[in-house]
Amino acid sequence: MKFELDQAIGMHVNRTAFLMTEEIARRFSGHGYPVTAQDFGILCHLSRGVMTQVEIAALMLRDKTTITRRLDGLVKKGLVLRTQDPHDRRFYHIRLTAAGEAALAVLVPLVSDFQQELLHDIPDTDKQATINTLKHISDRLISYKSKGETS
Amino acid sequence: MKFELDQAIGMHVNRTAFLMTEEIARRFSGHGYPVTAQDFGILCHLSRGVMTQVEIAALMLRDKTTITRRLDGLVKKGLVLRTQDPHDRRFYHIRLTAAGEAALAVLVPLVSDFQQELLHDIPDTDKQATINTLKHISDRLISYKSKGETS
DNA sequence: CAGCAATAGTTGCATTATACATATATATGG
DNA sequence: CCATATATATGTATAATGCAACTATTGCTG
Repeated sequence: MKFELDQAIGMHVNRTAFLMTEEIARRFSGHGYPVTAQDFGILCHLSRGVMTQVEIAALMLRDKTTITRRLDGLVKKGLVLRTQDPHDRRFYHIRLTAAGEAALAVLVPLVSDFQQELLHDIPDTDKQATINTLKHISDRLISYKSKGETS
Repeated sequence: MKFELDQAIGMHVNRTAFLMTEEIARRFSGHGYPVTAQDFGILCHLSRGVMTQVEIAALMLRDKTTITRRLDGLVKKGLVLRTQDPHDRRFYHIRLTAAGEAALAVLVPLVSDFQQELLHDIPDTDKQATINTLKHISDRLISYKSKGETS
């Protein structure tokens, strides 16, 4: 049973994810911010406003316990602040600290440049087709999950 | 510092990789083959012929020690065979067993169907643009690595 | 030919990411 | 007031990974 691996989109997606994740983490570290791509994702979401941990977990497609521990790390690094909701003390408000904002001011351009560097010689239509296709795939897979949750 | 996460290709690549990897492993398991997407990649490479572990490691972009251990698992599952090269006893010839071939005969259609299912409503041009873009990115990142190796 | 460098593979160890089960604290609705 | 739901944390286990160090083997070179 042979298989045209070179036309397998899954293989390319995986490989690219691995390489990009690795390289961007290296660049972040090189600029004094030892955070992972996942951490960057969390910081980006937080840049849009205060959130709870469960909300972050949903956006990141990770278990809430995983988010607890990732946030532990970001808090320890001083990038993120947990404050208790005064009206409902089950919640934490998770927000960026000033240092977290400052970090994003460095990291976001790194990511933009990285993307530009990787894609500058790709036509815009192809870039957009790529994003649309990936989004299509992940939306579909996420919809499988919610259907699976028919507890 | 805000950031249009929705246009960040890295985020979509990562998310899609995560979801596809997870779902395909679930399907493999559901059909009696508890192998990961990475294992499937190894099996596919082996379907093209006998290889050494170092060759596999290079194709998979993983350390050779990681491949040693993954192959340990595949050997234990009976899908892969290690035989020593009689002419150079440092090498192993890694090949599929009959069971490994049989496994691929099941897994390859699963992957094809999965891909079809995810992409049937995407125009071929977009699919191809996506593959080309991803390949472009990963090729570029791999070229960084080889340059970095200027020891 | 002796010995050193290179190569294939393994093993010990540490790290990282992750999730599930469970526990705690809090809130809400009957 | 109690049962249930929700937010978060913790204990624990697992998996993937790589680096450093090791063995075995080969090939090259003086």
